[in-house]
Amino acid sequence: MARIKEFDSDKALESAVGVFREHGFDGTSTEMLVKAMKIGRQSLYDTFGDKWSLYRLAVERYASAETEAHIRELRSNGRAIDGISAMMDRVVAEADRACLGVNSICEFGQSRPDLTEVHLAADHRLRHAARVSIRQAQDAGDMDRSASADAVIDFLIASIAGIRIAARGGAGQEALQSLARLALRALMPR
Amino acid sequence: MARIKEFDSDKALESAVGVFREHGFDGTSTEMLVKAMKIGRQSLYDTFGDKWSLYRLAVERYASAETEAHIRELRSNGRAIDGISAMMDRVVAEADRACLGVNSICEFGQSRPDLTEVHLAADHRLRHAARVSIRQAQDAGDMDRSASADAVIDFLIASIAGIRIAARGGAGQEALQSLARLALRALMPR
DNA sequence: TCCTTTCTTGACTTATCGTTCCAGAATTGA
DNA sequence: TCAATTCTGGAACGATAAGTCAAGAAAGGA
Repeated sequence: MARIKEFDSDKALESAVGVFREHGFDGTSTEMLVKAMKIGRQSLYDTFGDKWSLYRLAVERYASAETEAHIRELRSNGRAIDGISAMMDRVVAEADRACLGVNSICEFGQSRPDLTEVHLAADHRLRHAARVSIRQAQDAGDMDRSASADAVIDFLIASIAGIRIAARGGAGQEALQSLARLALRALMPR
Repeated sequence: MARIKEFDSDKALESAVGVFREHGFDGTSTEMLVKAMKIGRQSLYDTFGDKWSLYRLAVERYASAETEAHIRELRSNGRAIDGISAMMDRVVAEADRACLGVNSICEFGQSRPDLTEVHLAADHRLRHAARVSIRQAQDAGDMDRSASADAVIDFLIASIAGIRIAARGGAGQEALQSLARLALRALMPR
């Protein structure tokens, strides 16, 4: 019938993620996107709609990949507590690049319902997986039982955000490792 | 000699802080600033220079006030640990409004040295005051000694950032209180 | 009172933004 | 080969941005 797409739309989206996570929505121009994604302006609009749609899609893609990575680490070890620790370690190791999730929440807060929806969906997936790990860790006696599983999840997510902000503010790997260690310390049995 | 300024430049700056902390630098137009600050466009440029200078000044003002507030709480109680707890409580109580410090770091990372300088100065002041409180709390047996004072400060600052991100993401007061409680738990002696 | 200075107001300039339009090249199926 | 489709690149559009200019109003000092 017709000509086939010449560019890999997945790779292009990945490149868009890279630009958005570093510069945010307002800080990113379509010119930057076209350059980074290596596609024509028209292809961008034809394939992804307008800038906001592309951004939302990028956040969705990023959140999805990030959630998967978290869950993978959670399940990487026999002992649940080791999985939780591994999740934090990965966050520390990859904290040199900005987090699109944190950036997006900072930039827009609750002002864009369609964006909030994206965040909530990813949050829900992570919560579900983490709750299992936390219960396991508690049952194994590796984690304190005085805080509810939900409170622990909230704390882990907030700690991850804190680590990422610290990294964006210039903290080095050792400092970030120390943050992760202290966060886990709050959850240890006593 | 000549006519005197009709507007209060301090109040105007305060209004600018209010706009910037909610919308960030790129998300704020000079039109929004002029409206919020209730001054003429020319007065804005005459008094504060360009938009970036105003932003830097706003961040400086905000960081300074915020640092003072933290220190005030730290010293509000006889027991150092209670001061630390009070500092976290205030953060939770005021988390409904966005933090210009966190937003600024999210938006620009380390890409603007003059901005980084502002952050570092405030960070330094807070660090100095917090170190004293932490040593006191440790000496009083109210805080674990296994982490260095600097590590504890890093952790407290990261926890504050985490709480603020959580709030911006939609978390309620109870959830934020739980975050603060868990963070302090990491520092308790065992 | 008048002069000097500086604030205020709003129109103006210039640049850049997101977005669309257009023409030509490329590629597939018939 | 032809027709249909869609990619590419650049030009163009309207809107909005930051920042400047110019004229008048207001206030203090002589």
